[in-house]
Amino acid sequence: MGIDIHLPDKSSRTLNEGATGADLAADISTSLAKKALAIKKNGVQIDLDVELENGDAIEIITDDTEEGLEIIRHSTAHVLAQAVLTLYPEATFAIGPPIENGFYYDFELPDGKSFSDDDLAAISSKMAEIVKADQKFVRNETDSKKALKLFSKHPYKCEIIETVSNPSPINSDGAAKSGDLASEMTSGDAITYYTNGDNFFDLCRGPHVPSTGRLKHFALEKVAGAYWRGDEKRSMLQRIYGTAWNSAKSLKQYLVQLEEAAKRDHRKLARELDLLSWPESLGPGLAVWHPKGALIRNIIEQYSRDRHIAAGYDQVYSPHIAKSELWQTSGHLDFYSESMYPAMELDGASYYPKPMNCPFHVLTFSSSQKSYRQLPLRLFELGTVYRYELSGAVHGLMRGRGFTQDDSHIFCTQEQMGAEIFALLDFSLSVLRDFGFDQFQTKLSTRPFEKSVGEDSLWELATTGLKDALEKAEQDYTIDEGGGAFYGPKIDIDVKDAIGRSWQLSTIQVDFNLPERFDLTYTGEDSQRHRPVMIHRALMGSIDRFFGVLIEHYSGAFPLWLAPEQVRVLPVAEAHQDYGQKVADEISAAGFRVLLDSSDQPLGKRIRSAKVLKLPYILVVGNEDIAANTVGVNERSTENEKSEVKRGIVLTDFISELKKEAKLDANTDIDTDIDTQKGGAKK
RNA sequence: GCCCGAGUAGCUCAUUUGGCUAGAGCACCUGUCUUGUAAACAGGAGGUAGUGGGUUCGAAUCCCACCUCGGGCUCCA
Repeated sequence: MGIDIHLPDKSSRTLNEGATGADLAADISTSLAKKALAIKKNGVQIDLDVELENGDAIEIITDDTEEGLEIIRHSTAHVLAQAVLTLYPEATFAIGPPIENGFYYDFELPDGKSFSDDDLAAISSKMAEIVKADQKFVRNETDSKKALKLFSKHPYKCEIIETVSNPSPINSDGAAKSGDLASEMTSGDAITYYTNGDNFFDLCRGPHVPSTGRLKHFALEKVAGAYWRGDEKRSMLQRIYGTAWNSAKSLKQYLVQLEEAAKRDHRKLARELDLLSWPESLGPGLAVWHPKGALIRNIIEQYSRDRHIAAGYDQVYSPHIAKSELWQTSGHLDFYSESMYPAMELDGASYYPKPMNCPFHVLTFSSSQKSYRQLPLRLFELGTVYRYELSGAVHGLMRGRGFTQDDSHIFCTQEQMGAEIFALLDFSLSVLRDFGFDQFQTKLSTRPFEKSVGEDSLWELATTGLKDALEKAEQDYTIDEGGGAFYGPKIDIDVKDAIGRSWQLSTIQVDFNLPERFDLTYTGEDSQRHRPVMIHRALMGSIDRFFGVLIEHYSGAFPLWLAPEQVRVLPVAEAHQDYGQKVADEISAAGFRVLLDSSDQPLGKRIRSAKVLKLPYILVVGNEDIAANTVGVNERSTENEKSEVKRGIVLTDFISELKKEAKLDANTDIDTDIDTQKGGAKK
């Protein structure tokens, strides 16, 4: 008697009774048996050694799939815990899930001790021993009572068991935080745990790789503090991060990739390219923009203004501080004060630096009675805001305490809301595409569980509006429950950069609350007063962060239209200076940012100096060029291909090519030339 | 804010367990050289070793506090 097993390719196979997933893999092919880590039995992940039943639909999970890597990482986390508990018998352990590219495990050492780098090395060798011993992972099931006894020495495990066996009604907090506990939970009523080696056992849903011998390619990365269950009111645990892969090659590749990412670090490039700096005397999260950084920023901002005006926005300005009265009405003092700088007491009033621009735009709206004919009213401002970020959170341009938003508030009728949001999505993606981004991920964030204002019905209405727009725009989106702003739900757009990292840039937020709080009205067709809807939105988000992302995306090699210095002219010798100046003048007259390097350094040296600045074009001019009115063009090479030097290019031809390229880059007809900045070619 | 780590010249880094006047390369300044596609040569200037305290005959080095930065947690544009 055999059993019939159905495979994903619709075929089926007959196996002997009692056959396991491993038997099935071996029956199909030896190479599959080698790569198999676990199976999906009727859609549920389970260990390879589980017995199959007649009629099961089985999918074999191999080590070269995302699911397989996740299993490897989860199992490696267990080995990490095993190593730590062996080396530190007094330690206790909490959770250890797989994450992108790796895993972590949280521990607590007695007396608040922490791990050092030396400890990591020791732990790593202990893990290698465990891997070498090729211990089998064995699945066990028990009930919560026995489990509590088994894990009696480990309070965090007991807490997990209790959470699992007495699930509290889904309340706000639990729902948001339970995700990271999922891997520890059980797959039903029973509590499952795994044992391997002589005396290691850990709570786990599984599945695991068959044995520790499958976990050869890992590396421990760093130690960090992490709050138990991500709650800052609870204990700070010691988290060890690691990475794990299916082959030595993948591991190596990943480590190299990390180095590549470090080379793009905008803080490093900002210094090397003289774009901006963060002087200590300013305080954390505050930067000064040097001329070259400011030049690029100006191009970005001018581009933004032009696009907004073309899209029917009106530009406005507002002050950087306002009295407490305004922030009281807006709700910021009640719901956002933690992130606000403290007040300045002046003339008997309290003035707060603005953390957002919205209240000012609200006042602009309410300065006169509005008619429905004026809606949608789209107010746009490059508004600089100040937010008191936790000192441990600031990070270069990506997270500062003062930054400028390309902020806008759209006032419209409820009927107009859907079309506006839809148009906004489109506008946002179009702007981001012009800066060289082409992969996006959208996210819908709903009402925060704790701090928020407004009626449920209004939140409901706003959330539905956003959802409808996303669906109409056929955007795939994820939902972040409780991730909204205090005044309304939002859509966030993440972009992927050149090396695949995601950055959150755009945000579109619907708000029924501020119009309510400020009692905004417009006169409708029926000559009655109605409440407008307000849409908050920033496309690049923070110009500062956007610039940081651009630096990393382009690795400092900005496309022509953004490059602060587009062309540098190098005369071969002193005798060629005049011609070099003439070349530079002509390029400048054509509207490009050009510089003549007439220093007395050797040519090779001057080329190198220009190359390290990642300039798009270096022109070398000498005797032959003077005779023929030509230039030698040394184009910036890309990461993948080295460019060749082209001698004898006619100057006018070079300039027309430049013009074409600048237009192509910006992908728009908007004139981004702002060479008034530098007043042409410079000696 | 919390946990861990780090802070030596503008930048990258030396200064072995505490011990001579804290060194080097690049960058900068001066001079020589006048150059055809990624680093000419010589000289000079530049540091209260993050700041403050302590231990010691003696501190960049050991201890404490604070500041800043990095990696995380939390939070977020």
